[in-house]
Amino acid sequence: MNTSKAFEKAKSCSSQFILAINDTLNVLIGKWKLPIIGVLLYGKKRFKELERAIPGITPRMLSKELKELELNGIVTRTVYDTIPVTVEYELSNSGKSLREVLDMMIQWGLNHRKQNMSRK
Amino acid sequence: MNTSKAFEKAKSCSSQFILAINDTLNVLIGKWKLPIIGVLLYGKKRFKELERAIPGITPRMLSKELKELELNGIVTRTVYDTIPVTVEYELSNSGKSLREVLDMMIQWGLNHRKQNMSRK
DNA sequence: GTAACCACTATACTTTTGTATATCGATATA
DNA sequence: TATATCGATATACAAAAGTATAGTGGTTAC
Repeated sequence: MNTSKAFEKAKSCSSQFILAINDTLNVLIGKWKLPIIGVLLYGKKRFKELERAIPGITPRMLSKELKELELNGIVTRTVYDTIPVTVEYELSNSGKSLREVLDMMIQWGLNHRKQNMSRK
Repeated sequence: MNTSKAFEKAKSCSSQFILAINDTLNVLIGKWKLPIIGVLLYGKKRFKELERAIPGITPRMLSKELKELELNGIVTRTVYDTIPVTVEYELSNSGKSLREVLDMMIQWGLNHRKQNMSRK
């Protein structure tokens, strides 16, 4: 690849592609997003179920992160008109498709560990 | 999948897999790691070249992030005995292989945007 | 009537992350 | 002699992220 081609690619990269990467990172970053998504990958859950499933999380953080995930279209929130109310959180299609990204990250992570071992 | 099978999978997941994902996230997280890796994907660079290529970064942050990336085996640092010294930063094999992860993230990010558009 | 459960919210605080600005020692250039 | 370059480091500060602890309003069980 010559310099101007590389430059063009770098330019096209920096606009949509970097944005796309940041979108992806933003739904995974933070201490609690991954644990929440991890639990929801096994099916929909209620607030207290999530709280119990994720050791150490406070209701404040759970509430905050769920709101963000909902805003970003990763999680859907459904309120059932029972007494008392039942609220269920579930992964959207986008949310479910994160599994592929996570699988890729697992692959890279395991491979990286192996390479770092042999480096020493 | 029955409950005990799901539980076993969740358990096996929570140990190595979650660690692997976190390893991957840790090399990407932070305001400046992605820009640095992005530039280095086009070839090795010197300290000042990186500083110039990444608008807004301070030498403090560049130095700090490069140290972390080196410690994590993503970047190699080579000092040449010239006058004045030349220092070159280059992606390791692990670092280069991040491209696959980033490509996956680009795919997910673009797809997610499309789905969110149609959601409205 | 009091204790517990659900789905949260409020307030105050600590820790982590990032910024701003100046400086270092060695060397080269005008 | 003054100024600039390289590859950083030092100090102080601001902003963001996360924690601790308590409380809300409604409902059910004992």
